[in-house]
Amino acid sequence: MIRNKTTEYALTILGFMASRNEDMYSAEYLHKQLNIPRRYLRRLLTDLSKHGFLKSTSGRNGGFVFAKDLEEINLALVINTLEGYETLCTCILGFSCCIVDKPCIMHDTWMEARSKMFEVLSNTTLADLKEKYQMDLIKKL
Amino acid sequence: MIRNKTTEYALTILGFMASRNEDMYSAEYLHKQLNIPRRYLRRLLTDLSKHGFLKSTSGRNGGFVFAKDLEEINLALVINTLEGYETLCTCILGFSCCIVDKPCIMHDTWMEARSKMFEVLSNTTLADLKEKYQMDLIKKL
DNA sequence: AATAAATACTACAAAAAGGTAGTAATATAT
DNA sequence: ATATATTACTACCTTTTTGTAGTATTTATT
Ligand code: FES
Ligand code: FES
Repeated sequence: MIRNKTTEYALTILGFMASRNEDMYSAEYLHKQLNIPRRYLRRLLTDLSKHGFLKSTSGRNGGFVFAKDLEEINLALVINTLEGYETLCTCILGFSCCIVDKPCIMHDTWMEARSKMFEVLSNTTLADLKEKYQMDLIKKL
Repeated sequence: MIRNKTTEYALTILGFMASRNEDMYSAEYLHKQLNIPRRYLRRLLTDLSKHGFLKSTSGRNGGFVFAKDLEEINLALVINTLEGYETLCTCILGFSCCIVDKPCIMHDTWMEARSKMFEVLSNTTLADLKEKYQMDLIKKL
């Protein structure tokens, strides 16, 4: 579940973009807002484009926008796309056979906890984040 | 939550040891049973000893035994010891301020899911694993 | 047409994680 | 005493992840 920094960055970026209303986000702008290393961020952004989350336009005034509706992007999807499906379903005791073969001693307990986690992740779309952010703003008034 | 292989290995080892009744486990034996790379396993075992989970005796017929009661070792403790407390409580959106500073949009939702996870991990001790394993055996008869 | 502000591509560098090798130390068995 | 089976220590190698650099390409502005 979020095994590396890259995935974390991706969620940071997408979450941030979702909760704002700019119509275009340049790498430079995101870098300044989010403090993710410039060059790494750029690469990640084109990666996210290749994976179909974002759409890029190059040239002056270019940048990134979402390629899909915010409702269509949930957090589990992002994680899975970036680090592979397995990370969300590996055996807690480190055996390779989770699900497929004989389940380990912890399997049932672990599966239950994990699927709650997964539920949260897959039920939270970027649209939800935007909504929550809006509510946050209202509360702060 | 289990960010690296080493932690996974540790859980594999401790879980395995807990569910058996040998009075001593040599690195070589564990290697053969669990297929964890020999040398790496050795190092991890002495690490686990240094962290107070195991007790080692060297020399012929030496090996590793638990240094504490099985009831005293829960899975969250193992994870925390090996990869630091933070991994169980970092911000889902990748902001550094989880808990301490201003919580992010996802904070409440995420905290809830995560604490369920944590509950499972910290409520499962090695003694429980042993018990479950025993039950497994009975069921299989 | 020239400039400037952006992304895209490719290759490399640095750091962290995972894994290996050699040798020393320890203790039991013979 | 010696041989054997074990852990301990230290240094190194490999792979993966993270981060950087250089150059090319695209496009709006002037
Ligand atoms: S087999 Fe271990 S958690 Fe599924
Ligand atoms: S601040 Fe983001 S989950 Fe706590």
